Amino acid sequence: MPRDTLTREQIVKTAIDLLDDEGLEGLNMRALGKRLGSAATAVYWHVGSKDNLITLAGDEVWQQIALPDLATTDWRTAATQMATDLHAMLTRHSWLVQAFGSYMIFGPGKARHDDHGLAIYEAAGFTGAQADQAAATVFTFILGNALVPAAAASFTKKLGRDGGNAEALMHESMAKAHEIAAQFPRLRARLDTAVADYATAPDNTFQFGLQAILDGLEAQLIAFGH
Amino acid sequence: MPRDTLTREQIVKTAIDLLDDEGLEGLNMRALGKRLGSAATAVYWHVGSKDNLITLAGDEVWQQIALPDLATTDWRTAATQMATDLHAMLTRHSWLVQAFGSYMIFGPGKARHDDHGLAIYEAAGFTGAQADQAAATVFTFILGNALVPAAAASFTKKLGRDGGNAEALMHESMAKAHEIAAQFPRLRARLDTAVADYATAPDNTFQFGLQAILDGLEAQLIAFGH
DNA sequence: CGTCCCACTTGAACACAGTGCAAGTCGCTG
DNA sequence: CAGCGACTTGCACTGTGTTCAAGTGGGACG
Repeated sequence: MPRDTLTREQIVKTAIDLLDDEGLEGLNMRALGKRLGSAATAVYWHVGSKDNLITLAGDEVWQQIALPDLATTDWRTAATQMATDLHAMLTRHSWLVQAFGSYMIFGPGKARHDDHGLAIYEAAGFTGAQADQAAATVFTFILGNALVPAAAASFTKKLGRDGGNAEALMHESMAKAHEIAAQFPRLRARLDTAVADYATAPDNTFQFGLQAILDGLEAQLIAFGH
Repeated sequence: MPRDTLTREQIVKTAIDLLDDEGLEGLNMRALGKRLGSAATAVYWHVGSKDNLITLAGDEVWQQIALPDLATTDWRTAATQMATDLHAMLTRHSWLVQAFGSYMIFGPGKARHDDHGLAIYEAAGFTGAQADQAAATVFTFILGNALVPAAAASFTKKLGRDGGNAEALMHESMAKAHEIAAQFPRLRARLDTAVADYATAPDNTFQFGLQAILDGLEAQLIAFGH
């Protein structure tokens, strides 16, 4: 058999593609092996375990995020830009949000990102623990915001894998949720408009929340005398 | 064999106990069967599938959250109280945050909670889509905030299940993270204090973020003329 | 009081996933 | 050219979700 047909980078890259296509539950070593054109078990020599592979893939995509230049950008613009980039990345790789709940994903890529995030809030005027907290607030908001779409994507893919008519099952599931929501006055009142709003501009809620949070952080800065 | 030994409520309750003890990956049908004192497959008759069981368990714990009386509480106090309750619940049942990424968890329990959340922000003065967005901002922040501790808990339990010395593996993992962080100036500067801060008051970051967000929402209210 | 029905339980069995292992198979080095 | 060792492979084991055919016993009905 040919030698040196696999490299760790190639495996991680292919795993990311597979994860993007099939979701976190769709990644298994045999499918990955098939995509790589090699035996499933060959992967183990390069990455050790599936857990480790996911950790590597998770950290890799963090490198895709651009870091704004703080010398030429005011902190709020930089914060918005970095947050929006992260949001886009998590939307592109929705499996990462799920993986975040089950694996400890921390490597050079995320460290680089975290460090720059901290720099932004230090530039804004936060010091010590407060800079941490400000950065964590924005970060966790983005993470949580990405979780619900990630679940939806995962659910859709699962229906697709189970064969059969995913269409009908999805419709049934939506109908059930609709029925439950209809029993609560405020949810019922917003049911149709909420779906329509989300369909036309899914990122509205994200931008609304992000700007509210940044407003709040600015208020904290002023309160602490800046 | 005795009849009527199992009920759906009992199964869901036991599943929640098991999930609390062992985490999401620790829940499997045979272990659940053992805890129930019955065959693993008997559960299927009552709940249909593992996915459905998790959906049921996930919705059940939502009922635990108290809903503040909006007639006697101003909106900001109510919002803080409900957010803190939710945060505590997600900390108690950290598997729920993980499950949120892989299953569509929406039932009467969550609907009840969402409806009351919406009521708070309508009471504050938000209308229509803005009330949705305000509620979603707070909710997703809490969710994201719970995700990292959930991952840590899951990781610890996984090490425990893999037998051997979880202690040593955990230590090694922390050391590696420490080493990576040390290569970035701002992370390095905050490494020790961050760990210490978290150890003494893990909820500080949560409360800081929550109040910042509520500040931001208040600012939005004023900006839109209230 | 007997008997039949069916709600409920059970154990065996299947499919598939992660992974350890022993046996290769080449390319490079001496 | 011989052998070492970096890589690859197929087999097989374990654990997990789930299906299914075969019970089993409590209550309803005659």
